[in-house]
Parts: sequence; structure tokens; C-alpha cells
Amino acid sequence: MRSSKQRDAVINVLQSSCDHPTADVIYERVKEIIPNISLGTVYRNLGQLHDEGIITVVESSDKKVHYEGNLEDHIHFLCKKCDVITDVFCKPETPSVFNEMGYEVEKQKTVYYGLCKACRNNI
Amino acid sequence: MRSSKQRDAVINVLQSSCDHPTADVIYERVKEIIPNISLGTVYRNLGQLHDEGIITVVESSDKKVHYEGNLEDHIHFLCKKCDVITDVFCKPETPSVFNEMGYEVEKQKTVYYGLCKACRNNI
DNA sequence: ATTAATAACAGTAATCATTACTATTTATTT
DNA sequence: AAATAAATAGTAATGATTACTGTTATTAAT
Repeated sequence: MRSSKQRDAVINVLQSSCDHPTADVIYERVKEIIPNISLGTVYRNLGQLHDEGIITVVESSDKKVHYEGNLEDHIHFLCKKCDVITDVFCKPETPSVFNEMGYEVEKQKTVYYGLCKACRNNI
Repeated sequence: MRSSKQRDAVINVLQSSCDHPTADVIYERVKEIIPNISLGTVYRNLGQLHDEGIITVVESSDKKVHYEGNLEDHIHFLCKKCDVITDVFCKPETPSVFNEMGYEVEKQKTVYYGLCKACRNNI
């Protein structure tokens, strides 16, 4: 992967964002640094950066992919009413701890990522 | 929500599926019961059933929404090579337990769903 | 049971986030 | 400095999902 000022700008925007922006929001923010950057360039770089493990994708309630530059281990809280994604860095042992923090938890999902048994052996 | 044979068929297909089908796969399966059902009907019912909490959506590596009729509490394992989503019903305390089960875990994500502090108070 | 009201339907058109394409530019290597 | 190819800007295409429309089927009231 070569260096490019466009990719550097995308990384910078994401690592200095406290929210979980979509590709088009990232595009608007990067345009303040590189006004003529192309939306396709933003998408391509987001894909590459995700493949390299430099950024992460976040599940959301809309149909868009949301990105995140903070790789610290943390949990997301997704509000069904306002659709805001909140980072939770303390590790609550149970959902009830969330309730005490002011949230009303309805459900929880956990996903593990990696290689399944079959693919682990067929490399 | 009125009853309809189309919605009953969608529920039946999902609750008797062991995988995590997309809307178009569900459409193909329901067509074996109701050959002239419309794809739009499948989408509309999937949305309603999800809103009612009767079915769940599952994160995947493609851009499609995957559905699940099994509401039991369990974890998903998403293989980055073959893209298969596996249900894990035993609750591993740590990712290393997954490794012992034959999986190679690279990362883990947890999301809580419900109402955030602000929305909880403004009802 | 008939009728009235309207949710749900089949079929099709429209939307829009994302990806693909192409000619040009730019970063790296020789 | 020239050669190679990755990266880019701009635009066209894709495809999963949603919206629309005239018709059908379910429910509730007469």
C-alpha cells in the first residue's frame, strides 16, 4: 500500500472523530482538508484501511456502514429511538450494570470474528 | 397486525431454518409454499416481524441483511474466509475457549440495544 | 351473513449507498 | 530521469431495499 495524502486525511479524520461517521460524512470532513477529493477515493480508502485493520466498522440502525478509528476494546450501545451509537469503555459485567448507568437495555449481541474450524485447517 | 398466510409462511421458513438467510433466500424458500408471493411482501413482513421482536437480524460480511428466527440467547461466529455465520449456544467465558473449540478468534464485538439516557428520560 | 374499512398483497418503478470503470496523476523503483 | 504501477477524480453502473398503485383479503360493525 503506497502512501497518499488522501488516505492520510481519511485516517486523520477518523482518528480525531468521537462519533461513528458514515462514508459520506467522512467525505464531507475530508473535503475541508482536500476540497476536490472524490467520494470513490474515500470509499476505496475506507475499504483498504478496514482490510488492514486500521479502522473498524460499527453496526447501526440505518443501512449505511459506520466507521470508527478508535481500536481500543469497548462496547457499543445503540439507541433504538435516536439511533445514536455510544461508546462504553468500562466493561459492565451484566446488562443490569448498564441500567444503573442510565441506559435501558433490551437485548445484547456478541459476535466473534476470525476463522472457522474448516477454514483454519484448509489454509 | 392482521394475520396473513404470507406472513405465516415467512415465520415458518425462518423458524425452521438452521442458517441465517437473506431476504432473497427467504423469498426463494417461501415461494415453495406460496409460488406467487412477491419479493416486496417478504421484505415488508421481515421488517414488521423484526419490529415486533419475532425475528432478529444478524451482522454479516456482505451488504445484505441476514435474518434469524431463533431467539435463544447465543453468540455468532463470523468467518472472514468463507463468510459463514455459525451459532454458538454454549457461552465461552473468553475468546480462548473459542480457540480450544477449533476457531481462530481475531476480534470480538459486543453491542447493547435499547434506550440511551436521554431518550429514556424524554418518553 | 353483508357490508364497510383498511391492512396486506402482487407487480413494478424508484431510490441510493456502494462499487466499477477510465483516463490521468503520483509515488516508488531502477 | 525514465519506467512501472498504485492511486486518483470524475462518472457510470449495480443491486439491495423501499415506495407506489391498483387489487385482494381480513377484521369489525351493522
